[in-house]
Amino acid sequence: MDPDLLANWTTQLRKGLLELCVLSALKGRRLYGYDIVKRLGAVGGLVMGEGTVYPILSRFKREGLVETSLEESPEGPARKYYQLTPRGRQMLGKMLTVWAEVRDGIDHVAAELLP
Amino acid sequence: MDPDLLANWTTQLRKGLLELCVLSALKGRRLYGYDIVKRLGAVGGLVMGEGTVYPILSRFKREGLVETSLEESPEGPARKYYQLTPRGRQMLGKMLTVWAEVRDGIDHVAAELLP
DNA sequence: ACAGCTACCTTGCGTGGCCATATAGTGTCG
DNA sequence: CGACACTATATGGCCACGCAAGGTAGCTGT
Repeated sequence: MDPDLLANWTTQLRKGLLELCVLSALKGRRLYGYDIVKRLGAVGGLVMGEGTVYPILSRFKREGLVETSLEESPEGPARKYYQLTPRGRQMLGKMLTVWAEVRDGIDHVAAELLP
Repeated sequence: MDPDLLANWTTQLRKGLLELCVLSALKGRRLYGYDIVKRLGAVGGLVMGEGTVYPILSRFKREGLVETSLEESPEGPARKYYQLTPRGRQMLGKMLTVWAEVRDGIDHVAAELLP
């Protein structure tokens, strides 16, 4: 009940933010899905499973934000690398702007600065 | 399509955050729903309609995070004031901890500091 | 053969934000 | 008086996302 409440809220909190993370992680380089999971797992609060990442990447491709290329792996199945398209970079920029505004808004309210 | 994409993402981004806002706004004082809408409307990125605030407040009451008291208004229908319970204050504290961790994680990734 | 890691993908559920809508009290202007 | 606007609360329905669970498949070591 109490821990559940917080856990559920945390799940809601991550909506949208995880997309921003993945898009940010792809800035300036190409990565494959499994790798993204491992890398973000090292950052506090951003741990996510594969069942979360792959749908995000699929959406990005469908929306033209990323493009993919298959490559063989020395240790396992082929990897599907993702890289940003110009449209993806543009979207990332807009998202970062919105993020900065909202983040500062929250911190403003949390600092008890409301009228 | 492009503006829609960003608008939709923004909606997702706000999930959870608006709850945190409302709870924060109630710290140390009592407010009524309509007032919360007006106050948060002054903060960039946190504008929300009444159809968003009232469900949040209802959930908070159902979960025992706030308690309410009706009061007559000099200019309109009666106001329902909300104030935090001890449980609500505790929840707010935990949420702020999670928020700080996630916020810093995002900014860390956005600063291109991933391994 | 089996276990375990790498690597990809899909289905189904639960939840929250928000538009539209309903209800109602108060004040104002033509 | 009647229309409009503001204050104030509340609800139903749609949609998108996060995620646990499950499935497929390749490669390595015992």
